[in-house]
Amino acid sequence: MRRRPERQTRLEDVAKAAGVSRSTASRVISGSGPASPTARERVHSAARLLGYRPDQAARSLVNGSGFRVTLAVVGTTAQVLDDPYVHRAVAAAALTATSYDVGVSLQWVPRDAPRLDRLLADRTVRGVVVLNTTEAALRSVPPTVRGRVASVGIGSRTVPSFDVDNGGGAAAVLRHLYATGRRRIAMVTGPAWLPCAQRPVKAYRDLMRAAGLPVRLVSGDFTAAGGRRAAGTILARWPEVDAVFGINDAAALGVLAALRAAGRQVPEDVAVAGFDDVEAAGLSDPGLTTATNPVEQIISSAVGAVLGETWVPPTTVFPSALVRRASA
Amino acid sequence: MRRRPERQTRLEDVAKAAGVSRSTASRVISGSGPASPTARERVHSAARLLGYRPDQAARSLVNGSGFRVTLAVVGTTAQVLDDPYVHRAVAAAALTATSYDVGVSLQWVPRDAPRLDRLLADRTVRGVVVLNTTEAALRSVPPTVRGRVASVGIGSRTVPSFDVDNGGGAAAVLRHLYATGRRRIAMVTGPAWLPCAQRPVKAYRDLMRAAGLPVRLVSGDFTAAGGRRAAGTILARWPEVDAVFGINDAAALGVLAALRAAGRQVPEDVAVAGFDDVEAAGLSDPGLTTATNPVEQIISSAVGAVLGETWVPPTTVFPSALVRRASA
DNA sequence: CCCATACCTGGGAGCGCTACCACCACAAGC
DNA sequence: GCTTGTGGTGGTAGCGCTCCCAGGTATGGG
Repeated sequence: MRRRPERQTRLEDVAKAAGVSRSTASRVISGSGPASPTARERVHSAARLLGYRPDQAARSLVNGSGFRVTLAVVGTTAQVLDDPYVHRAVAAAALTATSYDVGVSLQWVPRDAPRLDRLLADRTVRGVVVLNTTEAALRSVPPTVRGRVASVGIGSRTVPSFDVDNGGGAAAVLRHLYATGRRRIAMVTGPAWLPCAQRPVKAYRDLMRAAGLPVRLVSGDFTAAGGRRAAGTILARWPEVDAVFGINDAAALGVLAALRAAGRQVPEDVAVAGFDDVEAAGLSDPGLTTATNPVEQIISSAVGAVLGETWVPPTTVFPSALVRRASA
Repeated sequence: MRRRPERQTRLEDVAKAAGVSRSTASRVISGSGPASPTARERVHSAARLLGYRPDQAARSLVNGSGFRVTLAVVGTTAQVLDDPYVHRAVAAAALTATSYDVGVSLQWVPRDAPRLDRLLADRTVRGVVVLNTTEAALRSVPPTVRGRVASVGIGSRTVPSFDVDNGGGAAAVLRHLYATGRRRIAMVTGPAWLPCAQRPVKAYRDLMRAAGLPVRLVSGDFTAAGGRRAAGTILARWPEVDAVFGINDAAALGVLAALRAAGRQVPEDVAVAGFDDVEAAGLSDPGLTTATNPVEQIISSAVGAVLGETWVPPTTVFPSALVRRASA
């Protein structure tokens, strides 16, 4: 009488059915050692017959490393819920991981407690990709496990990092606004603590200074709701604006909606442009002028890097290209 | 000389530092047994001092159950990448899981190989929430583990299921179109194999029949791109159409963009309505009339159910309410 | 013919943790 | 006084898997 009649088939069952030892079965299943063709074949067919699935927990325990990568998204609740860019990143991570045959975990990390070391304590995760973090948080990662971490959205010297050239992309958008005659250009920023939100602001400041134009900055939070509020502030403070650059498409789409609600014509009265080229940017009316952000490529590079599957230079910056639509 | 000088602190280290046995330390840390106040205090402070983190792999191994829930998204690549509804579901799962102090895994499951049993073989996962699946796939789940599975988007009798009343919501939208004088109403459907995509279609057929109106169905795939294509088909086949109901907002927004591109005025010439009430529906011009889909509630109920934290009736249907905006 | 060099195999230990059980002290009851 | 508890404790046995190593059987050379 067995104590637990309904248990998962384990390696020992397979070995017994195949008439070999656990060791041999293990070698065949994990493909990590010699085994005769006959043994190989018998183990495989026994495993198939019994519907054997290796227990990942046990494997992780003995290997000291797991079969999952964690995508850690740092930010506020609203931003995680509402930014389409985050969505693309998450979806890209899921698809990339599936193609590498590993799992993905998603972890929301509140902005004020970026405990990255905690994520790595779990030996069932092989690597962590951090979205939107700070250099300080990355430095909290123990040096021994830095090879298992990659960051997206910050050019870090601490861990391999992958990012779009959002300074360059922002500059391209702003030059376009200037080239089409806009001179009273406002910008909606993102969370100030985020490096990837600082570079476009710097690009904006630099270009305004170079052109001898006044700076009109309003803070946002990467969300459409934030963009709406920012547009209200802009119209109140600088009713003369003839262009608004949103730090991301979500913000820009919020601005677009708010301007429309306020009776401004886009692009006739005010031009609007964003960044990221999310799908919604192509669906709005007018279509949103923006700059590309190859998230899928970025995420898949980062996942490949933490898995150690692909060699990567310590810092990779992907180019961003202007996408002209009707809004600017 | 230790063989691995840099290893994670384990329970034994904590026990030694606290001057108690592993057993006592384990009881204190996991809070699953008696321990004297002094022992409790000494173990806790030792753990804090040494930065102890329980190894989840080992815990899963011995407990036979893990600390994560998996959100399995069934669908095509395009749908996973582009449907904002999926994004909301994923984000909701991440936030809910964080609040229960468990992890979330994300698993993309190709439509043609819904191997749900495989997901459950991993004992590091405590439960699985399946998004958009079929009754057949759910029946492939072994009865012994059905308590660890919940489904979203299908009223299943096999496992606990959580869904919005999309039949009722669709009917509300369609009645609104009818009430505002529309009579030549077309509908863009979703993937036909999906139960949650069948109910709105049934609602549409029923209402059209009851009103003695002709049925105009075009198939889509839950994406904006699919909605665009469908709108093209509709205009070619039934140029007289005066309303289009998209099975979800993504499709409806695609329709909206395509109609605009074709020179039709919305809502003057053609009314457009969707379903889900995603954020983008409030940002489009005109705002998209739609019906609510409380994904966050649905997902958090489903996660609670697979964790066994909340008791739930076998099938829960959340109400859907009409949201009137300018498009219809 | 015997020994060397492969290749293959199975036993055993152990990854870090918790469940179980036996044990000890001490208190309360007859 | 002895028994019957009771709360606290530590040893031990695994969970399922992979590694290491000793031992085995075929094949080659001397």
